[in-house]
Amino acid sequence: MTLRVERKLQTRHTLMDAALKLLDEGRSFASLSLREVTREAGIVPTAFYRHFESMDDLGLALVESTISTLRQLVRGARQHLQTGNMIISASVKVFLEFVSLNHREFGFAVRERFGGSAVIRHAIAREIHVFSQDLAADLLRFPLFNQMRRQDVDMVAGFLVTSVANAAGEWLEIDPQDELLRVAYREALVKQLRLLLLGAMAWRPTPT
Amino acid sequence: MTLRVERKLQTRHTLMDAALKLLDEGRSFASLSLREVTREAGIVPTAFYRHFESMDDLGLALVESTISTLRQLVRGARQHLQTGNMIISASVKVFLEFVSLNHREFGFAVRERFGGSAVIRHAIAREIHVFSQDLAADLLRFPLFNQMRRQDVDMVAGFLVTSVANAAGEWLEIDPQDELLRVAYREALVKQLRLLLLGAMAWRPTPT
DNA sequence: TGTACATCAGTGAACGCGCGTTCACTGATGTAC
DNA sequence: TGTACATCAGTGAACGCGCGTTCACTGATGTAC
Repeated sequence: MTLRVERKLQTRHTLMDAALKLLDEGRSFASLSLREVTREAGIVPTAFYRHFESMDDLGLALVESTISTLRQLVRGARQHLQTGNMIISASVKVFLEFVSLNHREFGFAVRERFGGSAVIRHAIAREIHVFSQDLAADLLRFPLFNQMRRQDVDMVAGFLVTSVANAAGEWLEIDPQDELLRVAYREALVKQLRLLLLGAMAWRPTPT
Repeated sequence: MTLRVERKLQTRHTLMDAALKLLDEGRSFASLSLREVTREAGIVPTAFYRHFESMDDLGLALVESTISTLRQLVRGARQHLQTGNMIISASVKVFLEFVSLNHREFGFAVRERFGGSAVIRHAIAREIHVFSQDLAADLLRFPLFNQMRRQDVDMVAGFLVTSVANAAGEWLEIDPQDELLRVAYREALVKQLRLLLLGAMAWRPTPT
């Protein structure tokens, strides 16, 4: 890794960071201009093209970076599952704190999930699908899900993932200062997941 | 209603319709320009100000119009509930068809729910909350929910509404031509709601 | 190690374009008598 | 009903501005010998 390559990567990172910072103010990626991003990054507009072909290209890089942040969380959650330590309320607390900590990335993903350009939307949908599949594989280790049809496990996993993605979006809408509202929301989410789990326990292969 | 007032309302509607049409191509409201909308509507840009103060003002009008579309659906659903005819799969079919029929309005609401400007986002959140409250009141008529704590009924209603809102978003991402995928998604949604209902049936006031 | 040349991230001027908004206007519709 | 005036939705020219993209450039870094 030469000095030049190192510095180039650094500038690339600065550009992505500048975009995330602007997005964090609640705007959509589509409303960001190339010049704004370079201004925020402290470089000249034309230098942008040394790093990305277009804004859409930057967007895809942001999706990828967000995904790897998510994988970090999932890796932790998986260990939780394996040690059988799956207390819902503790998991929810960890999850929501992780979302707050990485609010820029999660905010971006949540906002662009339905609102972004087609290419970004599809990239996010693909990653959500991969997550569901991984979660389904993890769930199969539990007796409760092991005796369930594979397609039903997939359904439960998909439901869990979209519910949690949705919760991340709602969580980020809450004023971080409003501790009362935060606690109330956290408890409501715990109840929702508990409801899901109860439903899974009562599930029969071919219900009426 | 004079001729002039009538025509003004008609132009206002044309502007909103033009915006919805442009949004239906998958773009976000923030990326729409005032000139684009007037061009699509077939009027001169300056005439826009005879009807709306700003694009944000137009956005709020679209939220309101979308809401009344939703109320139409809810009114039908409520009658369903009252007659005790709450077969999940039939309701899901009706709902998804309604979403497809009004895809422009639902697409707008889903995309701007997290992705829009603060004022639009809050307007949508408020309406979703009102819907949850109404649904909770309806659920209380059933013995299953009548014996449940009010706050738990609220939780279930909120979960139902956000799950269904989410489903609308995913449904609109599916290629309308892909009948196989549509059927698969519909069945998965039925299962998810069935899971929710099973969870509600197994719910205890203060679970472990 | 020192030199001579190549690479290339970042610069700065320039372009044409669509944007939101202002303004004075036009002419059809509405109102008062 | 007819006339004279008021209203006001829509027009069209004009503005200054930020945009994405092009281009030739500079000078620090890298490479070959």
